[in-house]
Amino acid sequence: MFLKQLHYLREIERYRSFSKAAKACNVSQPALSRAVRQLEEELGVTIIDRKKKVFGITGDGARVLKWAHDILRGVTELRNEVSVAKKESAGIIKIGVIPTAVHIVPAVIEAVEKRCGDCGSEVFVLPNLSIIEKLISRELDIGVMYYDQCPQAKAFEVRTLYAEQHQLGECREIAPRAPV
Amino acid sequence: MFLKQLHYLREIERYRSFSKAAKACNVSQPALSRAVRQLEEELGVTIIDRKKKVFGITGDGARVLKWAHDILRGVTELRNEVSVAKKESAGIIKIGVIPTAVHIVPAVIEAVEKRCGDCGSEVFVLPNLSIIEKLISRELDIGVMYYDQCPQAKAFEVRTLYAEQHQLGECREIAPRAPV
DNA sequence: TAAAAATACTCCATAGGTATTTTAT
DNA sequence: ATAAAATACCTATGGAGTATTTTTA
Repeated sequence: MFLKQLHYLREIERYRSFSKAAKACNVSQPALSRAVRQLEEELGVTIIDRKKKVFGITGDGARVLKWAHDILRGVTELRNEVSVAKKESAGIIKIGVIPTAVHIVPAVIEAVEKRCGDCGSEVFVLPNLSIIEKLISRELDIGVMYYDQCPQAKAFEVRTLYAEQHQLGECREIAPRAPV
Repeated sequence: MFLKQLHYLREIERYRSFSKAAKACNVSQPALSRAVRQLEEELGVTIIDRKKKVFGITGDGARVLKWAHDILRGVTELRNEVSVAKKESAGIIKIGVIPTAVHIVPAVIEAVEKRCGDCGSEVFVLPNLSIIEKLISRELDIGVMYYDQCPQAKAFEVRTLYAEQHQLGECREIAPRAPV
């Protein structure tokens, strides 16, 4: 059993049509048809009565649909909850920067906002080692420093700025928390 | 997101180990490792803290697990409910037979039991048309009649018995309800 | 006859396995 | 040093698409 199959079923129930549901799911009609058939075979029951004049859902189908809604609601809740929790910690982007590079912070923030949309930011002026430490411990999301002074930052995404003068070290483990 | 991933996660939580969970799921350890990683990437959160000395589930992980249990319980309930419903209607095989063919009923029952295992049976002696009607309306699972008298039974599996004397018409839509 | 669903086929993405490396205790 | 997880690589299954046929309204 696949979540996809339950999702397809739900759309079929909504639209009372395979082709309409297929469009709604952004898949081809045969793909949807097969998915339903596979679920029917796995469960050993007929879910949709294809013979009837009026598009019909069998008794077994109704049972399946009832739980499909419950399961899919759970999936949505899971996604929502995780998403909300993410935003809490990603809502404010924390940037650590060495004293000599403070002038590029606005450019960094602009770049972040282009990728992640609007979000608050906090800037900390710190020495290299502190920045690296705090990147690792996740107290910082982004660090700006000299390239040769961040050797142990293999886990981070490193971008070269301004003809090798400065480095943007963006923690890969944090960045995905606020995607696009 | 796949149900498989949630299932794997649940086993990982139970065994506090990727390898143990992999055995429990009958898959290789790398397969399990990748499945978890994919879910983490899709949700954009870390579910399992692999760095810690003690095997750890992150805060995000706990949220995911909470819903995973809920969702998987739903899947189990769906399966159970459908399974129970199947047995109710398939537990007793209903056979309709014309008066002149009652003598072959034991052979039919034997054949059914060979395919479906032990199950009760009810036999109804009826005229041809009634048998066909009741096969279509699912009041009967199997009908025995003369071949030339069941022309409209295209939806059924038809088997010739005893040198064309009688016909076993087994409804295809019903038979799968009691597989093997 | 026109629509909607089923079937046939082809292709490719990816899940899974084995072998190996890396990490952590 | 050892056990556990991650990584690399390969293969094969099956999921999805297009084209076509079949069905029913």
